Amino acid sequence: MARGRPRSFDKEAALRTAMELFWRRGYEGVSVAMLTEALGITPTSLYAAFGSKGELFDAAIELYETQGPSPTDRALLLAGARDAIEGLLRGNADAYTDARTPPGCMVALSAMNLGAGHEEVGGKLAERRKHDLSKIEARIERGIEEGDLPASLDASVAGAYVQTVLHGLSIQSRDGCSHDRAHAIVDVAMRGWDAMVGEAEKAEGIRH
Amino acid sequence: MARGRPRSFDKEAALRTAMELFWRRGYEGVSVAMLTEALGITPTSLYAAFGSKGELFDAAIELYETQGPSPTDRALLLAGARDAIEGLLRGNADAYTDARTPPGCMVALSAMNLGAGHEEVGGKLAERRKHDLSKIEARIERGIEEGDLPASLDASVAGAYVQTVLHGLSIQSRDGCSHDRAHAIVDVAMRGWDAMVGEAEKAEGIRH
DNA sequence: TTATTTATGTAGTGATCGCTACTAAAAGAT
DNA sequence: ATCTTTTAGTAGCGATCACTACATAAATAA
Repeated sequence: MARGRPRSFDKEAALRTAMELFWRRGYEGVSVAMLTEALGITPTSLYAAFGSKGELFDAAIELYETQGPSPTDRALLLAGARDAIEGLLRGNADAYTDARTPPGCMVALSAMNLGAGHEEVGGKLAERRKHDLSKIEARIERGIEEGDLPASLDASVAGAYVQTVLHGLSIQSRDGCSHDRAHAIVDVAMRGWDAMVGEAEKAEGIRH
Repeated sequence: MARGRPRSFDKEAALRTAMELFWRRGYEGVSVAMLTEALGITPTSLYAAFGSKGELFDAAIELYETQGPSPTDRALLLAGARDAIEGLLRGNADAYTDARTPPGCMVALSAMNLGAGHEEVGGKLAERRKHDLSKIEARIERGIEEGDLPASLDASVAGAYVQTVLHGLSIQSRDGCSHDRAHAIVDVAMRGWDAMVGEAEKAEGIRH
């Protein structure tokens, strides 16, 4: 079946290396020359294997959100809305400050400022952030439906708060925040969550 | 005294325009060609007036932090630590979502990912963020000294939490978060603050 | 072997990057 | 007027950008 010369490098390993580069330096912070040097291949091979820099970045994002650290989906499946949210924050805090990978979230940080002609790259990541937010909101709404959270809770605001903390943790991690410090911040953030939920419950006259 | 041909453009206005560009698109997202076109001047004039792209960016950051929106310093001078922190968050939330200026914080967003050879630009902004954090911490410590906040409160963690929310709000603003939504997020964040302070007070056996 | 197919390395594409000689223009000083 | 000084515009610097034509190498298929 297979004809012709086979590829001489590991495409998956190369993609993982490229993901780390984009993660650490951002889309425009990584040049094709940097990629070819880091991957140990020539531009021709890179373009043959991945199409273009943009497509390689897309693939890297895809890898980041699937095979990469996805504490988000795992946490949101937890039973109990509070545990899900806390797991979300702590799981991501762990990932952001993991010394084995670049600090912070790739989706949040790798395309924050772009030159002319590359706006669509940032737009795609903004879409992903919006999608992530909707997943958090959906989990909160599920918690409301299951009686886990008060019905008067504004899932949209609550979700935005959680994502705000996540994005803030990304920048803190970039600035050298330690694992323990990140979790201390989550401690405070969860107190905000509990107070928000408690206030909504009290407004409904519900005692837990 | 003044001899020679005078400058034909308003340097301060040009700097303000450059600041907006850098603010919106980031350091590497703005080229000298974009600057000269937006400012209506030639490269020669730009370099004569500002030195280099890097120095122009430095001047833009300086303008951003002084003449620009500095709700931070204003809020931190407020009497009462809680009001100072809430004013800090709300003032910046206002600024981040002000439609007349680019969304989010320039110091937090404009140099998050940089190409090779421009790392020092990002380093300078990281230093500024660290400095901002120390100002917040100092205000919290002052609150402790004045009996405004419990002595057992960890000013370092509390400050990091506040800055985390600020940075998160910057990205939310980039993603189109409205003024009201930002303040709703601050509402929750302040509940976290109050719970954190309240817990520290309770641990000390202090009743308010 | 020979033919075919695919991947690779070399070298270089036009475009843009930040930046700068060089020259012309426009002001004050005399 | 002329000289001097400072700015502004033209044109282009070398370097790098993302990307690719071209020829070669290495595999399978016949």
